[in-house]
Amino acid sequence: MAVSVSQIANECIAVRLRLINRAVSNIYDDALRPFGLKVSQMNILVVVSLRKIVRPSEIGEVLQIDRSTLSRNIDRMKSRDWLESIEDEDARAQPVRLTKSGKDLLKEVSPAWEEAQAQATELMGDKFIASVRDTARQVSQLS
Amino acid sequence: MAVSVSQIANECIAVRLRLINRAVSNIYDDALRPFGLKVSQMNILVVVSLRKIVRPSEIGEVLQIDRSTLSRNIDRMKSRDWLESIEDEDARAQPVRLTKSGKDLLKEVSPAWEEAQAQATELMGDKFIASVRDTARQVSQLS
DNA sequence: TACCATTGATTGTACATGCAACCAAGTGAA
DNA sequence: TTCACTTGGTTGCATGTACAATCAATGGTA
Repeated sequence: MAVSVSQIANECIAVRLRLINRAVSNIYDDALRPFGLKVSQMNILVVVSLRKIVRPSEIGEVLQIDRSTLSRNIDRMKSRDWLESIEDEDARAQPVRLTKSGKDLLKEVSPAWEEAQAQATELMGDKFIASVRDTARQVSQLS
Repeated sequence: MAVSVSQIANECIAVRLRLINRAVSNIYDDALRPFGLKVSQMNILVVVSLRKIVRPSEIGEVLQIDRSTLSRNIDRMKSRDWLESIEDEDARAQPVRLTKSGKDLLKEVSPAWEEAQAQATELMGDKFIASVRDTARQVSQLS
């Protein structure tokens, strides 16, 4: 016996997770807008900052982003002078690192991030936050 | 004293939530691909199915989607003959409902949805699922 | 009635996302 | 050494996402 449409409506995790994701991303995007930065790109800055020098495919694995998506996001960030590519022994690889501007930007946005984090926490509650943190650790190698 | 970059890396909710969201959306998109349907559009089908006749702006409120985003998504779904617009006393409004094809599609994809839901549950664990459900109820009027 | 603010939706623009197909570099085995 | 396979990345395409600006219909008020 297949599930009913109302069961999909009432139980679908994807609908709910995507809804929450949009709400939360909007909070961060609003806070970061004065800096010309979106949360999607801040995510990448943060990973590069943690790893110092990192290949796009590693970023993709950590953040669960497709290689092709990342390729173009990194392009945009390079043209904004937040990232730069460096040489690798393997000529196929195009590892990146933060530029000075990229490092400065991350520092500058810290207060705005903190404000967004506080808003998100208030919106969703500590329990959800903790749950997200646990699950992310389970799904990814991020921190 | 502003937060440090490593604090952003280690605590940012948005990074983690977006990461999980991508992983989960991919599970559902994979399952729905044979039907030419993506989870983003299934979300809309489900809301329309629940409300029978509904204005785009109501859908947007429930799912936290911008009106302009929805406008184009609905266009695509109308050209696939899953939705149709109907008249309203208020000539500005463009309420939609499911077509027969739309209703049939929702029924057809039920088993695929069920499979995706099971995979997502296994990936993330029951605790997270429950947490997502609670939080969604808090943020939206969906179900 | 005339005007203005509000509301529902669309359009221009830019960016994010992923699949399929591709290219180039490296690797391993016959 | 050669050739098939793998791996890192890019490109074509379609869709999803949101902000700003706009348009059209409505509603309230002078």
